[in-house]
Amino acid sequence: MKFEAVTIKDIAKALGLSTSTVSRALRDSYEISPETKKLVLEYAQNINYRPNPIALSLKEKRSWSIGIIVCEIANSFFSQIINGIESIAYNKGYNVIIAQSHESYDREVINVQYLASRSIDGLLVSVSSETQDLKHLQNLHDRGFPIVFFDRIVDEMDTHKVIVDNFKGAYDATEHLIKSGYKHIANIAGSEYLSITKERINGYQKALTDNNMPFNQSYVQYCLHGGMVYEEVEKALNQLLNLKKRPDAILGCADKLTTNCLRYFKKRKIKVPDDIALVGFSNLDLTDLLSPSLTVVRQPAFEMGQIATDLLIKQIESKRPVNDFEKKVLPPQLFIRESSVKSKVKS
Amino acid sequence: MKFEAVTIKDIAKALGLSTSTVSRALRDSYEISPETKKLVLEYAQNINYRPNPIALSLKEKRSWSIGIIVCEIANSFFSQIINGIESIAYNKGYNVIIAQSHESYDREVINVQYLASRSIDGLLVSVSSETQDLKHLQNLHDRGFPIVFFDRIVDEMDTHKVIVDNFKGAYDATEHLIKSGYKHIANIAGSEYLSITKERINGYQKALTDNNMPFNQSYVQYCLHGGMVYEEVEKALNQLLNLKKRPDAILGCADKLTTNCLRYFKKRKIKVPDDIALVGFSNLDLTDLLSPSLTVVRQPAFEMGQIATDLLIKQIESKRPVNDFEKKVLPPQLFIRESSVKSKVKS
DNA sequence: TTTTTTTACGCAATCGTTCCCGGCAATGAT
DNA sequence: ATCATTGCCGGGAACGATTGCGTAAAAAAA
Repeated sequence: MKFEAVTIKDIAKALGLSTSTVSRALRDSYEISPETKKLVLEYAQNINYRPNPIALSLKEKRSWSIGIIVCEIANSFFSQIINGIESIAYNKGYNVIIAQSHESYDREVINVQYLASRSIDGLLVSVSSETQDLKHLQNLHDRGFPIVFFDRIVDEMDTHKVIVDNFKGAYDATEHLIKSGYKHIANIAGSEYLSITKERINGYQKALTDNNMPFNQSYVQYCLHGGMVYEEVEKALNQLLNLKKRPDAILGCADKLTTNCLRYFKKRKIKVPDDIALVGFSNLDLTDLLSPSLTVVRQPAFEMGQIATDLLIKQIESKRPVNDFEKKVLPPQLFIRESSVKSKVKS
Repeated sequence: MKFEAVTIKDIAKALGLSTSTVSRALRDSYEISPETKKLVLEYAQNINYRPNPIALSLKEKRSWSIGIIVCEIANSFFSQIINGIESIAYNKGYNVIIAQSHESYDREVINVQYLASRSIDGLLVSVSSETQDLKHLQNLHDRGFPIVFFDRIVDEMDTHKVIVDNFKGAYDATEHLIKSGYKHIANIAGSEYLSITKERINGYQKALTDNNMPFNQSYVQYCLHGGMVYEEVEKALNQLLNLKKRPDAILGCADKLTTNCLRYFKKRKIKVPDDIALVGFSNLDLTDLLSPSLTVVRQPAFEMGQIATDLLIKQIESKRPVNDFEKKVLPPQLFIRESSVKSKVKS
């Protein structure tokens, strides 16, 4: 069942004009007389003519659409980012095509190739937690294809990048725990391949050493899928809680890691923060409504999306190849709530 | 900065063949000799040739992409639906283009027209809470353009539709409240223009009358933006709590309505369920972690997305115009948790 | 050897739009 | 009256790929 749209040719035929004249009339060219313009414009209006963007794309060699690759859109952080992306893109006349990697390297590669072949004008990427090999992106980038990384960036490629200060986020959160009197702070981290994981662990470590506390490698547990599967968080927490010196606080380094920690504690009736404190990175809108309300490091996701899109579109529309790339670092924000504050009864 | 891709013409020139021969060789036509095929295929592989889908779309008059219109992707229900949509679409070789109405009728119209002009092959729509006039969709539908509605459907148009049994969802939730001993059950509903709102109110009302309880119109408060703005929920709850006979239970008829109720109660230190019970429609993954854990009606969002996409693609790929349309109704599920169960201490 | 068939490829139209050229008619300048 | 200018419009190529048709050469049949 095909859907036939009105073309410029239909207008030309109906009005006894040539397609060139109609085209020019529609684009308000000075070469067309006011009467003809009026005629064409009114007729086009009547039959609800819309230029065919596919034909335009073919001619202009650009599709006015940009691709987004994220691990999962059903994740507040990423859906907020996409909101930010969309807000800029639509204003500048671009539409967005979203693809999900579901944290799988293979799906990421397929999506990149698919989007690239779809003649998108640029790509916004946050790599999957499995991604190590960057050939699929490097290849495009080498050929001058505009790519901007956000959140999960890669050092090996020279492109625009937008991130939050993950070091500071983790540092502040850890320091807050220390100041609140916690002595044994463990870290549930995401995939060790990811830039954000490394940065957050570094911030965590620095906060410890700055406060004369030991950094213990066994206090750091990695979750390859960033908490997407509950079981990996469960396993990590089991490990931590079975240590000889059981931690009294946990720093969750990603949205799902944090909430799954809470789920674990709830399941096992471990009281937060009395038995163990919990602080985590999260962009959920209702961490304040959780039980207990969560102390979180929140990232300016919407702004990240906006800035990344701005950079991308600037590169797409640049006349000359872009060679000096920017790395924008946004500040995270720490919201202190119940999950990290010792109740007065105890202590 | 344009990105020049390899074309069939480049291959033809390099190999001293015609474009037709190259095209046929790539499509493995019987008209091409094995040697030529091998030559072309290997060369194409080498220079990483990818057919230009834009050119194909122009010729085939289809883009292998489908449009999605939802109010907001940063909403678990809709992002789960989109996941379902994507899972089917990608398997069948379609990609999806997502547009958000942000509950605005004007943006919905713009998005529909934009997507339609982008030569998408079909449209999956959940209308905005403001939408009453359907010209923008009716127009497309009349011209044979495939449209499938999900969740927020419209009765006026004869198309495929996928919904959950909203009546049952509301009925079950209300009945559960009644069985739990609540006597004055109020309803925080979404926009009164929406099909789901009417169905849910009907379910709520039926459960009341079936149990010999009065239905009181002043116990129903509508929120035009479906709880997207906290203030409208605040206003609605203020109204309800100031009634002479203050309700002892609330049924929230949408995700954000429900969570914003909880936020309101928390702000005002109103205890749930002791002061007032709360049950709501929600697809959040962590309603079990809220304080108190929420009794919710959960919808099979992922499946809805899958079914809607199946129907749409079937219609797109149908040779003849489709005239008998299906309406699939999926069962909701009630999860009973703390927010609707009277604590034993009281009562 | 001649005729027919088969093999293997090229030409050109097509999709919808833009834009470079070329040209006709009316106007103005000489 | 003649020439240059301007206004207004049409023809046709181009974007990348597919495909019906035509055809030269090779192979097979006569």
